[in-house]
Amino acid sequence: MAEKERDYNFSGIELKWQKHWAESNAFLSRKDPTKKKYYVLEMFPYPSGRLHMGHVRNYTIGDLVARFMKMKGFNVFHPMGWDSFGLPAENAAIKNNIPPFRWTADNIDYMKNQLNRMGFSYDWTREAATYKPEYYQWNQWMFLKMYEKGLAYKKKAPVNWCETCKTVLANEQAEGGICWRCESEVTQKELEQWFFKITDYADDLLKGHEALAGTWPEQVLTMQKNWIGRSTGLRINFRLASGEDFPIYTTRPDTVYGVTFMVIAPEHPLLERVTDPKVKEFIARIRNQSMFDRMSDDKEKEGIDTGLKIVNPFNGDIVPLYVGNFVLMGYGTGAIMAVPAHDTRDFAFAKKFGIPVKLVIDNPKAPIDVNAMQDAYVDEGVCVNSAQFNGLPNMEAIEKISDYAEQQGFGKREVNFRIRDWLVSRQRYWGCPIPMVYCEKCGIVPVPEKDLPVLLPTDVDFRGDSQSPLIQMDGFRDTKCPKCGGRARRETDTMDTFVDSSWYYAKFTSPGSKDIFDRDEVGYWMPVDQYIGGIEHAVLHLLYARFFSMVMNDMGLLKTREPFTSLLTQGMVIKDGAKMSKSKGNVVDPDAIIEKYGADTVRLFMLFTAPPQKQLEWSDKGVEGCFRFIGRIWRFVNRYAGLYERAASPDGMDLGAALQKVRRELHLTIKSVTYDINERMQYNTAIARMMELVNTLYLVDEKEFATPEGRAVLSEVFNSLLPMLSPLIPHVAAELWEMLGNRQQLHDMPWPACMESLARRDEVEIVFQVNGKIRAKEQVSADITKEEMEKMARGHEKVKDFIEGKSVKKVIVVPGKLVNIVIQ
RNA sequence: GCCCAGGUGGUGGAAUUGGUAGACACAAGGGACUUAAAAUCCCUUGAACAUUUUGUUCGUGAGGGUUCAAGUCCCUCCCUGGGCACCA
Repeated sequence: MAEKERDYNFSGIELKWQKHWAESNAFLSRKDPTKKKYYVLEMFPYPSGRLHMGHVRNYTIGDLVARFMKMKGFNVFHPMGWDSFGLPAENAAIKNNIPPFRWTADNIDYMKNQLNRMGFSYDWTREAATYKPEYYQWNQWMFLKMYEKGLAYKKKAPVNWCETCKTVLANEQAEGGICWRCESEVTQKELEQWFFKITDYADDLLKGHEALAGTWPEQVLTMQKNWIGRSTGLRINFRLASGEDFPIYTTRPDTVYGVTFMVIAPEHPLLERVTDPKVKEFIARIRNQSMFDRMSDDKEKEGIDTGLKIVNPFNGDIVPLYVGNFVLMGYGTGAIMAVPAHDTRDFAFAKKFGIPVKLVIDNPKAPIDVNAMQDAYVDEGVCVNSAQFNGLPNMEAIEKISDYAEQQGFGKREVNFRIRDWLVSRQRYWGCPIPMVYCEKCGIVPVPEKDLPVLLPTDVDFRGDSQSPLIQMDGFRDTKCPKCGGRARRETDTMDTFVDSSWYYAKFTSPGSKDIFDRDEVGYWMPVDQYIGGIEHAVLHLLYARFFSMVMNDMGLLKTREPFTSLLTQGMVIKDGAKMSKSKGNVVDPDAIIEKYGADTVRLFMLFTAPPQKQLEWSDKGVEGCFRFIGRIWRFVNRYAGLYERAASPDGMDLGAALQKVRRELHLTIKSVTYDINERMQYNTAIARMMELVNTLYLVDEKEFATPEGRAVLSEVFNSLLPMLSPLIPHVAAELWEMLGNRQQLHDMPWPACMESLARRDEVEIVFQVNGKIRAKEQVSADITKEEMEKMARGHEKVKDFIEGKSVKKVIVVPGKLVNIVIQ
């Protein structure tokens, strides 16, 4: 039996199996309508140069799911690719004088090696990279289709401009006036830009949440819901003194009789007719403020009286019109009615400018004195000073007043959304060219489908300024009009890289297809069953991807509306309490750890140290602990390899107590590991259970395993434990499996089944309580009756000490758990 | 300010429906092996008090409550993390 143990040479083992898997096409997936498919996808990386620990964690979780589901009998699809357009490539090009194309391709090579070195089970035949023409031509194709449908359009609008990135940004990418990429403040610029009409899908995006409830983290759904920001209200036509319409939008029509002033956005076209120099100066100043300054919290509301008067159609009140820095041109009509008595912001503004306050909703329990008001009354109440609506509860008045306005013809119910159309133009080079042409005669002309792709030139010179080099490239920019053949100019803006990642999950099914997708492939594999990635994309990528999926569904390209059935958002990897970053100097390089401990140890650490949704604190000692556990498995299997008989089964054998216990522990382990991985996605406890099993195995006397019964139990242990370890630490598990003489590939083995009859303890420990306090414990047979339990408890010496001479009020018996005797 | 998640040993974290709090691991201490060390294997390890074993009391952010029984349910408060916050 005791051959000389081999050392655990992890790097040799890992490289051997990685090579083996690649050469045997082990993870190639083929569609098979007779099998149930399972599509696991992790958010594909930007090829920035090297993997970081966040990637490693994300992809380790994904690989565990993929390998596990495969063993559970699903036809698993697990692809990977590259989100390979974007600004860092350009910045690197400027800094180091490397063409973005070269830089990107080199990074992909390097990172692909890193992924393979981790042993991830990707089907590399489905690899797609967004910077390649065979990928981005379909971006352009989609752009044309969306243009045809009016979902892509160009308009002049105030947009977010990031001076550091030298480009415009979508609202989602400039939240709070801060650039998502470089965190500098964005400014507003009036520019003509391309947009996708995501607002057409605002209601769909919101309704789709119903289907995702339960399988997507609630937090993500809430964030999206807030971002979409649906509200219902009333559009009311106020009038200028001249009689012209002056429409506003409000969600509080019940307060319309309390309007004492109006406020208009500084960008509002009506202001062009204002001549007062003081007002003009104010408007100019506010327009130059960054959005960050304008919207910042502590900033006081600024405003100025335009001198214009507005008439309230409900009661004929004439009120002043102010310009205010807090009114947004992009929402509603760019103007609001202000009711200081019932809106905190309006109240503060009115106090600042000495505008009267008019009470129209009173508190029935404690009538309000307008002159004594310290703040707006925003709670529910009853209408006052509101003509025929007096006495109505204000919630009711919302409907009645809306009805009245609609009947009178000066109001209309309206639904408004906070979400804006998605600004997709970028004034950058390293992205997908927008397939549009500007003709002197014909205006905007789309590039005909047959002329796609519009190739992005790769021979670029960055020695100029930081502007996109495309603007200077005559060969790219100058073209002929597809319509009239006359002189024309290409669009030199490129697409937001979030366009690329909005449909890649579907493209993975058929990266080389003649059409955008191979119908059979995409129809079979989509949607993604399990998507895994960071929560930072909640209102960016995850919203855009849902939008694209819906558009593609409407176009008949996808059969389902939602792209990701289930979503897991993994927590960050941190060190010393902070996110790993170069500036903090707390980065741990995956390569170094793999070299020291091997990929299996890194994988195990990523899964064991914290549940996937939580953040994970890096710990060198923790890594060593995982390495030690693998060593324990390695030594145990090596020690007893000679006793292994593949087909041996302890079924029907008469096992002694020790072996019986091992077998029971094994089946209990299978049961909870399966539950933890399959149902709970709590991998740390699954690993803990296997550690317990290994601890139990170490305590068994060698002589026990040397018997025929022992050999059978041991073989059953190996036949179950190694498959269970395979999705976690696939290399060492495969090596041990092979060492035992098995010919079948471990990753192709079925997931072990738990024998329910064995996964049950025949002895349990019960506790005896007196007044809820534990006084004694006892081992009893698992099928003990309630009556026997009570009898034992009453008869137990320690219990007797406590109940002696007291009257027993009540006895609670929980079968198999406890007896609680309640005494006076 | 509003919404959500969380607060458990020296540390990361367990505890599936209210039923033995602290699984598993790290750290620490002890032992075996060794000339010695490393590695490995085994044991101890929430706190306090007492003790020969046994034991008693306290203990899941704080304070109340429900219950035979609360980390788990309810109320109030404190703290941490995340999201939203002029959207009319």
